[in-house]
Amino acid sequence: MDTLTPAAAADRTGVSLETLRYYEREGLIGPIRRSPGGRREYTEDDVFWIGLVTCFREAGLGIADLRGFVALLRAEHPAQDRVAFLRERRAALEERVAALHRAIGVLDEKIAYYG
Amino acid sequence: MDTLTPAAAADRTGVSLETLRYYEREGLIGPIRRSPGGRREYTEDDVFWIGLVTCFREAGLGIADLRGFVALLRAEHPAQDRVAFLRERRAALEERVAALHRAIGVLDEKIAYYG
DNA sequence: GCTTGACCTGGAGCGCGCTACAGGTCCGAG
DNA sequence: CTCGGACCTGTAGCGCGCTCCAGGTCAAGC
Repeated sequence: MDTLTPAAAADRTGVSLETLRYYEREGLIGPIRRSPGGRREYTEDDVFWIGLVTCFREAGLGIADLRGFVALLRAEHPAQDRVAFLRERRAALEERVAALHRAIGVLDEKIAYYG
Repeated sequence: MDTLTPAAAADRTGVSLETLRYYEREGLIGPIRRSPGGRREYTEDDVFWIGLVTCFREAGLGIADLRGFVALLRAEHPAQDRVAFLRERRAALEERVAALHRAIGVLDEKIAYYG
């Protein structure tokens, strides 16, 4: 079979078991298919999706934002709504990049001063 | 006098009164000079410094990080230690920028797909 | 002097994003 | 068949960064 046990999925994604369950509970991933005995079986698609979620989490998006993203990709909203939402999110991320560049600028100033 | 009341300082910096007190308590700013009656009097320098703190907070640095930054700028550590610390912080911020760009890339993909 | 409102301190409370734990179930190795 | 470890659910706890509140003090306007 080409599914992964929870431990293997955690290992592959770098996300802890607890957090994987948490994400599933929060609707960010899954629901993950279960074995007859009730154990989770992660597919490669699941792993890929978890990677996306992790990517956005690392970029600083909150759980609620991610939930919105999931809802969007699964929903039956018209394409233009999706694009509007995506552009909005994109702009927010660009603003975060700008904030980081401001902070980096301050650091560079200080480094120049002490260097 | 050219000092600001707490309310004025909050207004100028965009930081709430409570948060200003919190930052002072945590050692991120001040201690702020007091009037005979015990009220805080913010100077322009204080306001400037609060701006720096806000800049770094917006960039995602934590309170502990900021405390380290404050300690550095006030401390008697050798210049090379300061520079090392600053470069380290800078690298961490660059990594955050990279994470943001990865997320933006994903959004762009989706936008292209739906657009 | 009296009122009113901005300010003070100390401490409790909150939302977020996990993280840990208790108590039970499943299942492969021996 | 038994054992042990990975897994299950549900719930409690934690650290962070504020935010709010109680109960009191200071000071400007009437």
